[in-house]
Amino acid sequence: MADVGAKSSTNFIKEIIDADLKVGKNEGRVHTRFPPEPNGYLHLGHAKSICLNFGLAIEYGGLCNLRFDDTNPTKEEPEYVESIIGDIKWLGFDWGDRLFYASSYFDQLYEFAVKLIKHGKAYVCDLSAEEIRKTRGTLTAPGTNSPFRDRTPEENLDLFERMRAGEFPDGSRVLRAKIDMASGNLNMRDPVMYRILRASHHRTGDKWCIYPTYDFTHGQSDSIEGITHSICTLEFEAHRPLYDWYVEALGIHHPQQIEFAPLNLSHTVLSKRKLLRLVAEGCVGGWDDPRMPTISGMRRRGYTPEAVRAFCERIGVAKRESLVDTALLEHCVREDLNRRAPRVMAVIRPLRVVIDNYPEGQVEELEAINNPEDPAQGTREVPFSRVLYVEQDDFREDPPGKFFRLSPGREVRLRYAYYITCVDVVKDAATGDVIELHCTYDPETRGGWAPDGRKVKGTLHWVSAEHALDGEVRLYDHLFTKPDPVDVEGADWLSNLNPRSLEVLTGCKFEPSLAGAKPGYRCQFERQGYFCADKDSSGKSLVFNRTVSLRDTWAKIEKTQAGR
RNA sequence: UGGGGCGUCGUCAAGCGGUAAGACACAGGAUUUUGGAUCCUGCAUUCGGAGGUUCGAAUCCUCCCGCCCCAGCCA
Repeated sequence: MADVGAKSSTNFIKEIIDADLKVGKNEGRVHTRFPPEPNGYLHLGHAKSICLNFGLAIEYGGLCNLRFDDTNPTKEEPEYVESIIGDIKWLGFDWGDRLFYASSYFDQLYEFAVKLIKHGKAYVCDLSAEEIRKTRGTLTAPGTNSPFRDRTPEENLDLFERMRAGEFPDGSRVLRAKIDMASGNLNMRDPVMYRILRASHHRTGDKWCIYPTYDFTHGQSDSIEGITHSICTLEFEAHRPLYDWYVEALGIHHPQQIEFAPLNLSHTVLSKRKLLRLVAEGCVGGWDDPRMPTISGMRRRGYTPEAVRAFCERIGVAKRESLVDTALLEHCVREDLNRRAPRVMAVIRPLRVVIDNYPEGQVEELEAINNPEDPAQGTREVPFSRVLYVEQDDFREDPPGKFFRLSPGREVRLRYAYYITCVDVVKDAATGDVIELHCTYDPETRGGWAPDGRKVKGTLHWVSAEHALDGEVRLYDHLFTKPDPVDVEGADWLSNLNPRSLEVLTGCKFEPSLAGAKPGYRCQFERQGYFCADKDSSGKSLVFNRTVSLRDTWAKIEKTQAGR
């Protein structure tokens, strides 16, 4: 966590803040906020915004609030606020005692509306939603004024109070800002400020039957909190003139809104709506499915907050829309886990190996290094015996060129153990599949070194059969086959779902030191990747999620060989 | 066709009139009891295009082209 708030590279937002500070704007304060709507789980795109907002506050010695923009009771739930709070904490950020809700400002927002009505800047409109849409005009044609646009402030005040009192049915009237129906910016064509909605709110219950729209709430909420820099994504750029109009008309503190490009990640989707659809339609196991780019999904998969933060730092902040390669995220995870995760041996696709000349019943405890990147993590003992398991991929009856692993007659090293030579191959009579190997070991090579100095090209991981722990391993691949899943003509983006995004392996064999691994425990399965114990683990059977594979040079070689 | 943005290496991204940072990816090589890690090396004579200003432009001006967002009583 030492790198939280570490000095980061520059970006256009910092330049704006630096310029503001230089001229003494906002009394030298820097106060940001992260304003999620509690209607879904946070994802990596939010992480980018969180790192930006909280990071800026830390870097400039300012503050960052957490505020829930809960203005639509029909879509918001306490479950979501809980998950959001947990996710931000997990990422490593702290908002002190500044946890706010836009709904706490409902009374004040109401007074703001009254003030605009009194100033003749807002009016109650009886048009239906459909009629409002029709009179809004189009992108190229101006809209037409509502027939209710010129009601007197007195009449508007009366109507608005009665709206609040519940005298009118849902959707029958709205309060609108009186701006300009001919504006080139559609957001300025008398936008709706309040709607009648009889829905119970997760915070205010049934106190209100009218709710302010996001557009009438967001800017003023920032203003109320004294936010100096309101950082948001590009799609709100066209709303900025409206937010400016409201705070100017109200004569209240004017935060400066700055927009940046939202994150897009290859082979996945980053939009609450799309993620919700994946969950709702059962494409994944839930919001925290390890394939999901949600914070909870990444956490379950084994990503570290440090890696996520490093990623957010490296992608930078700009206004240009982009599609970041998932490979960068994976690199950040490997980089972090490489120096922290303890190594362990696990065979995920077991092939039985009998060491013919090893004494029956004999067991040796061999010393293994926990993390070559960090000597402080020490060593452990791993049991070795006559019957072992090695990876099926580590044996080829007919080895291709550059294949350094086991094959008939070839000698390889078993990590931390002995050199072994394959002397026989047992096959299933019916299928022809290799089901067992017979090898001999060289007693002189204990620990993995040959006294005569002879070298072997390959080193294999292994697990002693009688000591092995059983369990399941879940391998994950991209959720979508295309880098940009939404890039579909006519088709549904779900058609780009990767049918092989999840591969479940059972009958996996783990070294005994993994006994009792708690959910969330992260380690490296040597030569394979980083894994994280899943919450589905039980004392009887372990379940590991593959966070990310190790870089696999052999796979690349094999691929280019196949390509020839 | 209205308004608002954006266009620099395969992907992100610095650059702010003085002659194209860095990262990921990729390709070589060294090293290695993880074909991991680490370490070297290479990788935009060019900045969407065309003109112009200037001794000098990715940076300034003009025009053009392309992409994105906005017509929820969603956020």
